Amino acid sequence: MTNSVKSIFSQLGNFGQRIRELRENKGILLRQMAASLEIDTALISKFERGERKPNREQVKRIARFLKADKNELLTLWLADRVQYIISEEMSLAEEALEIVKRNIKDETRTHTD
Amino acid sequence: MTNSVKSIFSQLGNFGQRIRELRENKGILLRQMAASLEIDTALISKFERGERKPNREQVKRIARFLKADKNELLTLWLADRVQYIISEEMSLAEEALEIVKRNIKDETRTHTD
DNA sequence: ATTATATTTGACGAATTCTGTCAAGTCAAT
DNA sequence: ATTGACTTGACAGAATTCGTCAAATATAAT
Repeated sequence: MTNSVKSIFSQLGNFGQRIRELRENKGILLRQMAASLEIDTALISKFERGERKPNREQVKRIARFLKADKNELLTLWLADRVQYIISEEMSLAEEALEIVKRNIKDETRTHTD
Repeated sequence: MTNSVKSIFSQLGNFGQRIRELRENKGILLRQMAASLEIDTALISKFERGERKPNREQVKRIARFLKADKNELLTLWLADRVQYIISEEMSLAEEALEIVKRNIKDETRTHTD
């Protein structure tokens, strides 16, 4: 996903938001979860912030570890994937923002500080 | 796409089905369309049968060539992509769509146009 | 049936995207 | 300024997608 599209949508996906919530409510550290699941800490961090999407197996393992409803998490995860595809099509908005960004940059460069 | 998933869904996607219809109604051959669009005949054949998914630009070019409604084709194409993802998780699909729908509603309510 | 034409299929290397990992980074609290 | 929790960016390897080609199949006409 391009950065500009990322910024249009909320950073946290449905799935990531939920597992972070579950983890924090249990007072578990990323590093502990990572160790138990044998997944790199950085990767779980990215899952929670929606920067990366886990695969089906990882979702299931995460659900088991958090003692969470597997179907709930799989559903949120699926919703994220659909939402991602749809958001890719907002490329017109993206282009528009790029143009504005370029123009702002030019402005500030011209009126030197 | 895995074979098992392929067999769950009809071979022809929404998009492919429609452009084949449009092309045949105009009496245009694959090879002619291919030549005009500078896309390999085999590839367009695959598009029509839903074996491959075109990218956004190809959809637009195809629409222009067929003098078809660009938005209609883009929508069908997008629907195919969503349908593909969901086909892997049939049982959860409905719930996921509800979530996405809710979020879209929220989005449009927040970022007033 | 033979030929000609249209479409489909499978396989391939190239290009692109995705994945997990690492090291370095920020940030807050002590 | 040290520690602890998390984040970030970059990387190489894996996996997937891409367009192309040649061969196979289907369709039509003679």
